[in-house]
Amino acid sequence: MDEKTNFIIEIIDEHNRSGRFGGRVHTRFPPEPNGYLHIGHAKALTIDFGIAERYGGLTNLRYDDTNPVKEDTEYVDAIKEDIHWLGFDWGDREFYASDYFEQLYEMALQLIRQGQAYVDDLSADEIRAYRGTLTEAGKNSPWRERSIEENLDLFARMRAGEFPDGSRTLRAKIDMSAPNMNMRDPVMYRILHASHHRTGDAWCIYPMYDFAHGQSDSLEGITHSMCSLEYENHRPLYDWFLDQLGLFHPQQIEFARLNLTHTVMSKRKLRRLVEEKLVSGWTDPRMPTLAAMRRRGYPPEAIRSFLEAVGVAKNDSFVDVELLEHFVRDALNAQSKRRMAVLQPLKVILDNYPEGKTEFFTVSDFPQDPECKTKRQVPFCRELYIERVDFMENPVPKYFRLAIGREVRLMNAYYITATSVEKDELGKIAAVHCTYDPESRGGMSADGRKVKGTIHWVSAAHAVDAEVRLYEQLFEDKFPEDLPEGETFLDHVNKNSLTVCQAKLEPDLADAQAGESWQFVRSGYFYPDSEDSKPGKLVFNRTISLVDSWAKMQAS
RNA sequence: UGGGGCAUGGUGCAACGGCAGCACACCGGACUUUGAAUCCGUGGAUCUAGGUUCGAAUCCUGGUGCCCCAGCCA
Repeated sequence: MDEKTNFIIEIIDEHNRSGRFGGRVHTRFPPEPNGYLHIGHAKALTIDFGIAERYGGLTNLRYDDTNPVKEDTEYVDAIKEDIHWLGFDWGDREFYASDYFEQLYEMALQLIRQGQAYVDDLSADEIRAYRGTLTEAGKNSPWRERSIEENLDLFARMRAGEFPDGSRTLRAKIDMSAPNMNMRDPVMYRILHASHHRTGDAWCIYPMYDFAHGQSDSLEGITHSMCSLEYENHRPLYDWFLDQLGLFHPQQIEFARLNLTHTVMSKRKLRRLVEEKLVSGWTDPRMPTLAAMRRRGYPPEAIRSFLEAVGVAKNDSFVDVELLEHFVRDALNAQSKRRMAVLQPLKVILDNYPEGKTEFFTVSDFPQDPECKTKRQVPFCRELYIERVDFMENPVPKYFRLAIGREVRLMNAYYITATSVEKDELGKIAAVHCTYDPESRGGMSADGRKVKGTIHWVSAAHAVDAEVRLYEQLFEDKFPEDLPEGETFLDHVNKNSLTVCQAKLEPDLADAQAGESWQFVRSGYFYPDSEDSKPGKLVFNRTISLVDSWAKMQAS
């Protein structure tokens, strides 16, 4: 069994010792279908499914769909895809809070009959005013002492659609002076003449989350109900409902939700980004949604390793996005075949190489692995492309790439020495003339002379064109939700978070498709865009760059 | 000035009365046909003040700081 532990595991171990749930562990993942899942949900879901797996238990998928005006089937399907992508499965246990609407209604009736719930005619504003404040007790609604018969009648008529939205609610009769605001006669049902994504127009009253969640867990026989810290204050209410109703008590356990630097992580804010068109949609590869990460090329196992490293606790914290990136690189490094691709092409002409000649180099998919058997042929000829940053007219100290009079190795090919540059009318370098050493075929010279720099290249005659999208953090601010007064995260979206370039790829990449990641050597990991890339019109997303200690040196 | 929670290197998480450890980041070095990866190495933390104890990150008390709660959202 895993030796890595956390406070949730300790609690469950204790339950198992005491026999509280008879050794049973049954969890649930309860998303609301009102948006796409993000990496924060991945943490929750990994805990829900991971804990059950650890104890040989089960996990239900249950949509908390108690608010028809916000929810949609589009999200239901997207959520399932994301969970499966991460490698979890709920079997046939796909449930909806809306499956329980009839039972919840019966429970409400029971509470009314027990004198513990009442129909309130107060408006939303009045309810707020009556609720009191954090430091002052609230006061009872004038409708609080209605007879059971009247409450039964009114609640039935609420269901029957006799009253307009907002005109009445059903409230629990608890304690308007409770220090826990959630216990001040919370609303159980509201009138909402809205179509529900599953129940259609069958209902015009809908239970509040607080009246649905605990009982849904109970009905499903959930033993351990994990959720985020903000629900800690609600636990006494769930327990109250369960007690009054005489139902089975799951144990709710609260943990700190995941926060990541350089991004925002609430569905509300992510939706704003989408609506304001600051990103192309929920799956824009800069988004922290799982769908976006998948599109960008993050391997699911990287996300799982990341979450395992982050751990689980009750401490509110911010995880550096660099930790996530570390696990993405780690996973990709192991699985991505190496290819040469030039993102910012600069033409190189080998003046002493025969015109019209093409030769091929056999190159391993994983050159660092001598065991690697898979290879491909890479064409080479007189005109090539190299990266603009791999040539410097006036090289700075410690620069050991190409410069006039300098010899470097073209990876897997030949040593070349730059002799002169051609410039266009604007003074921009248009091409670099070089000579190559025919004796260095394969990138090695018999005389054993050392060449400091090795750069990648693509044959100009054989290159395949592709659009390559480079991504930076969506926000340069480390904490984009924590801004000075009057500024909004929307104004802080990083203008350089997307750079598009026209790249030259080695021809082997011509039929790359989403599903396989590639390392473009000395550059990063790239993944064909699942929405826009087609044969003949390739589009690659840069999943993540390689660690670039040269750039780091330059910056410091 | 109500209630609920949380404080351990830069970040995240461990240590459950007995030598404060792990990962990432940072900084050195080795290696290198990827300035990547890999390998080796250095430094750096228990919010605070008391108390209990042979011994406290851990238990007790008082401070301090941060988070959550006043939706007919979840």
